[in-house]
Amino acid sequence: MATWTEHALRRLEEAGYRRGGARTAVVEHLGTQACAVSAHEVEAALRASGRTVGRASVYRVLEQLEALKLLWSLDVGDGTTRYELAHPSGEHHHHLVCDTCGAVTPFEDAELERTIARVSERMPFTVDEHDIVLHGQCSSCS
Amino acid sequence: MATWTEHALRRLEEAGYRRGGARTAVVEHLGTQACAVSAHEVEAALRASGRTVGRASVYRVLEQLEALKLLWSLDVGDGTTRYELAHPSGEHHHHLVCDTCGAVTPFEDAELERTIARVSERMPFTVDEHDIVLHGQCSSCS
DNA sequence: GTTCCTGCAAAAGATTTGCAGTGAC
DNA sequence: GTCACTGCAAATCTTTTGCAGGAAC
Repeated sequence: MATWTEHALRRLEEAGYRRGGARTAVVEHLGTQACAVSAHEVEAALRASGRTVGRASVYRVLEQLEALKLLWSLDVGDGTTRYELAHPSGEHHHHLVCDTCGAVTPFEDAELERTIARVSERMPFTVDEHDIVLHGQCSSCS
Repeated sequence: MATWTEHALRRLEEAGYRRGGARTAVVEHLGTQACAVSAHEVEAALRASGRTVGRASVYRVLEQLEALKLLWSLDVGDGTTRYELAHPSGEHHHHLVCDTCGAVTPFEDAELERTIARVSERMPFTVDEHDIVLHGQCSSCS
């Protein structure tokens, strides 16, 4: 199985990037994430694991990965941008955000994907991506 | 016809707020908007119209209106929070964002609303609101 | 007169940029 | 050796907070 990390490192190389240590550390960390993470979370996790990477480098790597469509960015309304792995299979999920405790939970729904695809075709737009965020109260908070 | 402005001013009064000049100016301006606006845009528009309101007051009023569910906030990925009128009828729309020129275009789709309503019921969550943002290229940019 | 409302200035947070040194090729 | 990559510090931008004076009731 080709992991996201391997895929991303290959795409970076193809795009002409050199193989920098900070970038590799960020990509390897991202590959272990199941849901969207913020730049701050990436920085903190790397520092905690003993592989400190400068904040600016984290932001630069995230920006490069997004430009290569290896990550999608999304905003859940907490003032920070989160980044989510873009799997080459096209597989993706959306998010539930608890407005009381801030928990972000991923969900998938095939019916929703089909509807979004139909709606996208009706638009006078070339639609590349869609962000869907449901806000409410999670079961613990309601 | 009860305008959003009248509705909002009444709700603010019911909630115990006094009738401050800055707040009224912000509410009256918001009532003329057809799509989501940022705090900076509200501040600039008021200043341009000769009724300057302090930046902090704009943010405070937007926060109060959101708490009373007279506004919804949304984020289109440009680093600022935008606020959209919450009409008492429940009528609302979603957004197309051109990632090249930044244009934000509203759209409505009844099929999408029905699907979202069904999906929301399946969630282990009390869903109050949903944000849907389609990203892509507008007809001028593609 | 009391309590809320406002504007200003300062603070706080997230993200970006400038720059000099280090490392990849 | 050249040019990209990195980390640090400073700058920028959005949003929030502290505070003192003014306004609503």
